[in-house]
Amino acid sequence: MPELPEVERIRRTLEPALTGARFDRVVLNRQDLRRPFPADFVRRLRRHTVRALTRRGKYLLAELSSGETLVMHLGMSGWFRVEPTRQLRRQPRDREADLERRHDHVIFTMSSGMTVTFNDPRRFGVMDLLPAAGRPHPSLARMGLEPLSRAFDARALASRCAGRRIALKVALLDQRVVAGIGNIYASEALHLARLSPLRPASTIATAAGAARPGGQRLAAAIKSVLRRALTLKDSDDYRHTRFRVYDREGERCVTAGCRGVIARIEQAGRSTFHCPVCQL
DNA sequence: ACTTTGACCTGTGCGC
DNA sequence: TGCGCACAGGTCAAAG
Repeated sequence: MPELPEVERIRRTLEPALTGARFDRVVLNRQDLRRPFPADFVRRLRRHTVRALTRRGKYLLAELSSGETLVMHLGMSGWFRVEPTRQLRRQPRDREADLERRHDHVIFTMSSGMTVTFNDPRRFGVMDLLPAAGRPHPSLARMGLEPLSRAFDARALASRCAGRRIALKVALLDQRVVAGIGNIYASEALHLARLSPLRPASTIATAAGAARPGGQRLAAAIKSVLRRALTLKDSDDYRHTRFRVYDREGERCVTAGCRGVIARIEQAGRSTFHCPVCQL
């Protein structure tokens, strides 16, 4: 699920269960995800309280009463189940539920009465604990601006793209350029901005690092597609109302007056969807 | 320093 | 129905 809008929605779902609540019980069903869990993971969480649950890019950050920060990343397939602890105990389990629970890797039983379970079939997720006084998490420290913040604008985007020869789409996937964009919203934003995913990233900036017109459109498009994804309801048809180009190979381009057909290409080993006619 | 490639995992859907 | 393959919303290390 997880690009910025999805992670933010998950944060909002978890907030009532976690914020202000204490970890009564922490269960690890394995020793690692993409990386090993940090030393003494269970002991460093148990009996501590979540002061706040925030998000940075695609990372969820739980600030603890101990001063440490629980860092969580969902990878490709990670998600959280939130359910009342009581119901959980007497729930009958069918075969399908058992299959799903095979990938329950971390179980937080909270004093809020809710149990929060991290499930991740592919195990590309990460959980880490940052000591109170330690260095910030390396990938967090180098991360670009939050795209929905005031600080993120055409100028900021252009300066991070200036001089870079990589394709613009590939630049958008680089979390140091801008935080939280993934494969879907990279394609979506480029289409809305009518910019080719193939053009060098440097072409949205002047030599001095200022934004050219394409850079202006792209910064606005990034905000627009992310904000829109964030405000959609769960009940809204995912693909239909949500995507302009993603997973729409062979379909007609939705740009007004454009007769193009959406194409799928591969960049950096990942699919890119774009309209070869109106995205220049 | 930059850029590219492949590795890390399991599940699903498709064509034969 | 089963099998093999391509593909999946993300990083990260290693090599050029």
